[in-house]
Amino acid sequence: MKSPDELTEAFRRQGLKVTPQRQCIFRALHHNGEHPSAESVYELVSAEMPTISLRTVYQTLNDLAAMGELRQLTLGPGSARFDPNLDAHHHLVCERCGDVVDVYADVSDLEVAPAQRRGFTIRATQVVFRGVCASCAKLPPQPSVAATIPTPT
Amino acid sequence: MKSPDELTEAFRRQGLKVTPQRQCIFRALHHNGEHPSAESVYELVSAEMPTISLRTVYQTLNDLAAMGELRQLTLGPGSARFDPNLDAHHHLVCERCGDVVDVYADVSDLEVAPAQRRGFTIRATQVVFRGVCASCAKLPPQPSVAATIPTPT
DNA sequence: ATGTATGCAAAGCGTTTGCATCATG
DNA sequence: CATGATGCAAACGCTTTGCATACAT
Repeated sequence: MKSPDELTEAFRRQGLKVTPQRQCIFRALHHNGEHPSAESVYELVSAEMPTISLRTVYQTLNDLAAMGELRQLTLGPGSARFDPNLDAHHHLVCERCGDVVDVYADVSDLEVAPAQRRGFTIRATQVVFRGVCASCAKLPPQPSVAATIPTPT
Repeated sequence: MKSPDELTEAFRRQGLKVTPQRQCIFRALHHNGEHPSAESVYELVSAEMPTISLRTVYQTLNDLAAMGELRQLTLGPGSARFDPNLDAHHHLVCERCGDVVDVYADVSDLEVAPAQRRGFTIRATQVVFRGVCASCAKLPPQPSVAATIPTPT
């Protein structure tokens, strides 16, 4: 995603105002590879600005997403995750702890046969690899975050 | 998914009881290609059993999902969708109306390079094709169901 | 008969919104 | 100084849960 300064510019260009709260959120997202939820972003910025409200976080995240400067991911039940990485990429999700990491896989030859297309115009192909991360694999068998999702593919 | 009769068997085997409500839900799901939400299932069975409660629907859907007889899909914000189709397949989702159709695409050569795997053990690969369905394409430009999701891939 | 399922209502989680005040452009 | 942002709290949509009763086994 763009740098905090570039985002400041972009917000002003859209007629949006730039407040210390928003700049703090910009900074929290910049180079953040954690795929944070709104709540996580709230916690991050709360450290610096204890009076900030969750409303401000949601509003700013939604503004960024609407401007295409941030992606909103819905990788399963629970809270949405936000991804500042705008490169074409996919995700690897741990079914136990919910951890998400970026993955660059070549998807160019994933095509839907016209006969199956049912008249759809395909705009994007999203791939989610689901599995168990290294740390969770070391632990004894535990209930999964997604226990209700039996065999995704 | 299994037939209503087979599901009845399976439920009894698990020590679960089989009520008229549950059988009605089994029937509503059998050969249902609509990827219904819990609410849709509720409406379907309400036609036949007007006193059924949403609680019963959720409970039965969750039981089925836990038994692996039904898949729960989280394809975006909003309510979860349930899919009785247990074959290996993927989904094509309309970004305007939320319509979901099954797609059989070969995903066998979608691999994550070991260097990118970060120690994950990959269990499943899920592909979501996003686009616009034929009916929505005919309509004039309209706000999308997923307006906040700029460019998924 | 025993124990699970049901229906109702209330609580829960994540997200959005109304409103009065505050601060940016 | 006008418009949009903030913080608070209440409302919202979807899902889960506590409880007393009813029913399947």
